[in-house]
Amino acid sequence: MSNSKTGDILDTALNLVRNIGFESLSISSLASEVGMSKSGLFAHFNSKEKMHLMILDHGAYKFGEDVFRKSLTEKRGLPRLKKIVFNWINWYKKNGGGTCPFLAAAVEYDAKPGLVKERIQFHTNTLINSLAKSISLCIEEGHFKNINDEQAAFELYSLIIGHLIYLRTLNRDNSHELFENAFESFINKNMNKSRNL
Amino acid sequence: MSNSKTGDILDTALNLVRNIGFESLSISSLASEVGMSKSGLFAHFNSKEKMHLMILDHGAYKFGEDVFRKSLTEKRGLPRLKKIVFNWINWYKKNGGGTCPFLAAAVEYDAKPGLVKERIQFHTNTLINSLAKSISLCIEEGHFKNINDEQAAFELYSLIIGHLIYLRTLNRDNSHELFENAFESFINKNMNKSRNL
DNA sequence: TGAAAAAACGAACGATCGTGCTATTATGAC
DNA sequence: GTCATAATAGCACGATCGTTCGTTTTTTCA
Repeated sequence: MSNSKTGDILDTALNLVRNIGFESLSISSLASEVGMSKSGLFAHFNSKEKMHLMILDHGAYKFGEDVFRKSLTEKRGLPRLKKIVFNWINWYKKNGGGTCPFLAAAVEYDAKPGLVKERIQFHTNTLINSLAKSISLCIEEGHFKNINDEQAAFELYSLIIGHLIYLRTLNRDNSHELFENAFESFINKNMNKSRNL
Repeated sequence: MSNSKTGDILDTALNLVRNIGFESLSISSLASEVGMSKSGLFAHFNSKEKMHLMILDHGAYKFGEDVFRKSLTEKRGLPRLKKIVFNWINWYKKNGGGTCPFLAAAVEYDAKPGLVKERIQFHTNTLINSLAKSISLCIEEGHFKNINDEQAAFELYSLIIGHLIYLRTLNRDNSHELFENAFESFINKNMNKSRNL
């Protein structure tokens, strides 16, 4: 899904976003990071907006691969959902563990309408819908009660973002524990108890 | 708590942050917004870093006033907690309802160590600790079970941030409903049921 | 009212930004 | 090996950034 060279550049870009933010990533800084001239790298994108869009698409692809596709080995329902959440949380630790590129992009473009914000919305919506789908599979498999999957996805997504802020912004050392407890409580709340009778 | 003129500037700055982000707020843009020359406004801060710090302090003060202090009219415990959450959610709608300045600052400075990030950490921690304190009052008053207030504060804070992202970034029209349901569920989960017997 | 102090201004600086343009180099088909 | 094509580099542009400095305006108050 990437003609190697541009793919390498986008990998580097994604890591740079993790470490300096989305808007802060200038064409100059990315160029020097990949060891190219500014104009040479510019030719890959033809505009900063297009660069931003391609970084987002690349990131979404990688996230889908690393978090969702790698969870398909687990059984449908709760085991797979647990794997997804595990992969998600750990996605931030890979590559030096900076900020979440999508959260950075989302917040920085919150008040800036345009193509970039629309793309962020699209990928974040896709991501949340995938999460809701995974939850609906938990219901289908009888692991969860017949809950509203969109509601549950909102609550789980919130916990993941909250965890991220506790971890990255606040550097609280119990952030992982807090999230684990909350996730366990989330599962317990939605668990299909009648199955155990 | 502010020698009017600088206070007015900081008010304008805060609103500008809501609409264009934290780092995007340049001294030039703020100057033209308040109708001053760049150098004239610069003299109020003497550095961009100091400007950032003063905006954060000002925002924290206003947030404390509007969200926490204005909830003191409610009875200790659950009524007051509900008022705090209500004020919090509505804080974003005041002044045209842009991004949360603190979330913007937090995410943008996630990977940038220094005085500004430390100040963001301080204010966010203060804010979360106030939330935990309000929750502990719910326990004290017998409204909540004997839960871990820090754990509950994490979960409630996560929901608030999640709501903000759904509302601002994703523009989902059911974001308010999703949050209300989640908050109700949060209360229900922690409610002291033995009191109703 | 008039002098001292504070506030605001205008102009300029070096740096960096995104983006064109032209030249150079590398690649691959014939 | 030649030659078209693509990739990269070099250079310059206008704009904007944070910051400094000297001057002018405004405020303060004895």
